[in-house]
Amino acid sequence: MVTKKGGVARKTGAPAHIAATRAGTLKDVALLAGVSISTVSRALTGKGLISEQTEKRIRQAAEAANYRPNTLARGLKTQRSRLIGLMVHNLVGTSHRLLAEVAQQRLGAAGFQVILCVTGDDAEQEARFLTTMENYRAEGLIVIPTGRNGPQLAKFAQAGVPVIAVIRRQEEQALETILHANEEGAQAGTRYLLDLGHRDIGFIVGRADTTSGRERYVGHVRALTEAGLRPDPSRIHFGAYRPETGFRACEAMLANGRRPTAIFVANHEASMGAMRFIRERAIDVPEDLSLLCYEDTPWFAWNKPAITVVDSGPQRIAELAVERLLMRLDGVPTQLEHRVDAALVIRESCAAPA
Amino acid sequence: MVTKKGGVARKTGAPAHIAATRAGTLKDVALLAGVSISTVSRALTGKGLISEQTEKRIRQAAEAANYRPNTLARGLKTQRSRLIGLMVHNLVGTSHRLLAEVAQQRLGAAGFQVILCVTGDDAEQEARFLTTMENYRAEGLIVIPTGRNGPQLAKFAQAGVPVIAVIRRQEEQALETILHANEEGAQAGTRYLLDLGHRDIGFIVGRADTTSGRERYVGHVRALTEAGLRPDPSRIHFGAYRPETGFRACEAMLANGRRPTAIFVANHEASMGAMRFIRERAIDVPEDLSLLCYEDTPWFAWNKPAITVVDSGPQRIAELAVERLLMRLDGVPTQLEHRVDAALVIRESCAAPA
DNA sequence: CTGTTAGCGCCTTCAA
DNA sequence: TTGAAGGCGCTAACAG
Repeated sequence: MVTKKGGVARKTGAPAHIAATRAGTLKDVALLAGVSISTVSRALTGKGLISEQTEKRIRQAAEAANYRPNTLARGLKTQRSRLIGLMVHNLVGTSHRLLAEVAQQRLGAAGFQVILCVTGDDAEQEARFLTTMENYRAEGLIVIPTGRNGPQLAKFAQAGVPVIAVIRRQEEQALETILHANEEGAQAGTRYLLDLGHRDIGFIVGRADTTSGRERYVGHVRALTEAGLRPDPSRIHFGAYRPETGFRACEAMLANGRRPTAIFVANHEASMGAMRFIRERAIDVPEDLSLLCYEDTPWFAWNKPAITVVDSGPQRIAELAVERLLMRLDGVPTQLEHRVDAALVIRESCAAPA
Repeated sequence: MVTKKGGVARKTGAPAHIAATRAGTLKDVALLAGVSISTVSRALTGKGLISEQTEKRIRQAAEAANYRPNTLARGLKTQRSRLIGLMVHNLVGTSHRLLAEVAQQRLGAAGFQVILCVTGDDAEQEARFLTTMENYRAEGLIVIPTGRNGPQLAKFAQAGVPVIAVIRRQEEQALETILHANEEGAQAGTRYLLDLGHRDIGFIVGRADTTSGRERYVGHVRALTEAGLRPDPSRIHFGAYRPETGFRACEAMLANGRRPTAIFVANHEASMGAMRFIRERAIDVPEDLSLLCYEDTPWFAWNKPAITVVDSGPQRIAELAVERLLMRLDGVPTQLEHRVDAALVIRESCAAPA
């Protein structure tokens, strides 16, 4: 599987005659420039109050000494780590991925560094990471919580460290939270299918112990009820955020017996599994079955047929999360909850039932 | 777009009567336990040499004082930041994404934290981040280089900080590098199309100033030459790693005039643009045109037709990168270059020409 | 087994 | 405008 070029491993430790160029310290620079450490500090941090010539001399000395300000030391002194913890479940989901991209870019531009954690929605990993962030004295946190470490998250807030929860609410804790408009989105999607004439709709949704799972379920049921329909438990499938969930649910609903005329996969990760099943059985979409998904992904538009979706606005979510964190870091007080609207994007995968 | 629940922003700064629970220090614990600071340090870092009772007393005191070891202070003292810089161009590409996921998980388990940077393949952002990593005294680096900051990267190596370059080689610098077997992959892909009977193949590939772009081009040309064909410049399109590249190249080759019977998109990001164009013109794949892509993505398998690809082994690349970094951190000497084999994954998008 | 001492590199009064 | 001094929180000799 893995081959080393030339077949033989070439060892090349740094040649001994090259002095490992250690980064210089203020002290080194001070010695070189013939001034005191504090003068160097002032000159280099641009606090003014320095004569032009000494400043120039110090700059040269800094260059010569290969000076690099030690952020750890500075952080220790100033009690500001300039570190932000970012915790997501994975980097595949568009919301999670965009959150990471946007957060890093924007926070980086604001002078913060992002420490990343990919939890895999695992509570223990989350707990460990949160502890680590306490130890690094992170100045802020953006998290997609697993929901099972509320008290630990609350501790940050109590210590004055802003925490922004995204996509999922952390129950029992008054964290600033940015959420999808899940109820509205699921309701709009369901209503769209109803308006097309569907009366038997399969609904695949996330775990009932998550914010989005619960809320989308509520929205779906509300749309049905409004249309005078009674929700049929055999048509509603809760499940983990994984392709298998979609596959199994489709199997249960489509393999035999009376089939629904439409499937609404409101659990993004499950979409792929649902599509696999549908393809394996060669079910024509939208002729024999309408398919509606939740959360847009670039390839949905290129699929044949292009997938109609409820778009949850992940870019806006990410931007808002960073925006709010930056504001909180600036002393702006907490706002409890934000909702980002969903939008129906009609493409080709839904049609009136046969 | 954004609504606040209840319409009115609720302000909830932490109630003033809750003392901000500051993290305690060794000193606090020492005072509480009635021992010296160093005793506390030893007890809490598990260096042994502590009587059981004092240890227990210290643990209780630590609890009471809400003690959290300050990683910054520890790092300053021990000259070990336990920080690793991770630099990728984006998080969409499977290789980049997996690198980030795998690196965080594995390095996290090994007691390191990952500082993330998404450069967008921009040299200035890369330079800024590298400087930041110097300042944070990062202990290691995993980077997908832009290729335009070689000297700065080399400085780390000189200072004894292991750097693992991934996917792209950093010219002129002897960095440990993990690469796709690009030539072999492109050659195998091209040969596959040739074996199907294609004699006019369009080739879309990455920028010529990148490792993968150049190498895949070489592999493609070699396969053609071996088959006794002469490369036709109008059939070869270099371009940035973006969907537009694929769209434009297809436009140039498929819009009018004599069409190639197959397209090999060896620039992953361009695949989507190519597919869009093909769909817009309603060209049937593989009946009217064979389509071969490079780098697998989950949705390729679910597309209709499922896309045949040259899989570049991104998971293995990521694992190897982390593995090697960890070894280097452990003092194992540099190996210059590693190659991870490519594999042809045959699905439905290629067929013999009409 | 425990305490004392001496910094790691930096910032920040306070004097000069 | 500059320097001296103290300390952020922690670890690691070195004594006792």
